[in-house]
Amino acid sequence: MNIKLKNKYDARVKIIKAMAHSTRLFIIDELSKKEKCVCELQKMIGDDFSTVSKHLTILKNAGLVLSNKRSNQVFYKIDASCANKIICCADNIIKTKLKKESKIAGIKISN
Amino acid sequence: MNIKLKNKYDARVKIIKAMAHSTRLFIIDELSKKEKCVCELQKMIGDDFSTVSKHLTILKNAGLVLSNKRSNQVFYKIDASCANKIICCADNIIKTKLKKESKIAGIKISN
DNA sequence: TGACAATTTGGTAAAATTACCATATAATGT
DNA sequence: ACATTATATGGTAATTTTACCAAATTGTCA
Repeated sequence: MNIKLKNKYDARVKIIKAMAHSTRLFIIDELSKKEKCVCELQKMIGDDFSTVSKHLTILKNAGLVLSNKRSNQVFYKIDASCANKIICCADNIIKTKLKKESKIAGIKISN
Repeated sequence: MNIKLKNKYDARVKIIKAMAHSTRLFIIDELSKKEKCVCELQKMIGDDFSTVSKHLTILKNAGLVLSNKRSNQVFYKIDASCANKIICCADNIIKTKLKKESKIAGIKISN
């Protein structure tokens, strides 16, 4: 693979890797609804503050969220609405796979 | 986070993680064009046969590709056209980020 | 049947990711 | 200035991922 092509894939990987964690997918879902401070997210997630902060940094570096400091709190919000599309695509793949598997097992699944 | 919600995110993570590798993104691109055997992909990628085979297994388990054995070769093809949409979304995010960064630097970028 | 080609699987060392703790930084209120 | 609150950063052990080699499996062909 040539360098240019490799770089293209690496850039894509960075975005996709940023989403490849259940906590970060949760954060994306929550921030899609409404901007939130680290504090609020930490309460919902239950992990250590530093862990949540690091997840947010990863999302920010990937260009998926934006941060905004107000007083002594940092508020995060979704930057790329496209993130939701990616999740939606993943859900479609999951549904398709499930349907196929249930077809094999002879079970019907509701939409 | 409750169990049910955690499971939902884990299912999504499985799909997204399957795509979170430059070699696997390359494979998705190639298989989107045309079905190919492991042999052909291995030649293009240059990694060990076993490495390529393992990447294909990951994609298959995630429901992104299908395999079909003919004679002593295994042909793989894209199962979820949605995978391309995910890549497209990633590209949009990359482009947006690049535009924003060049705006800051005062450089114009063509579409 | 035996040799060969294509692919997968098992084992393993190296690299990357993750989560916690401790510490640092920044803003606010006393 | 000092204590407090909110967040980020550095260090590190545990876990996961990756890539290679060797060996097993499957199908073809002589």
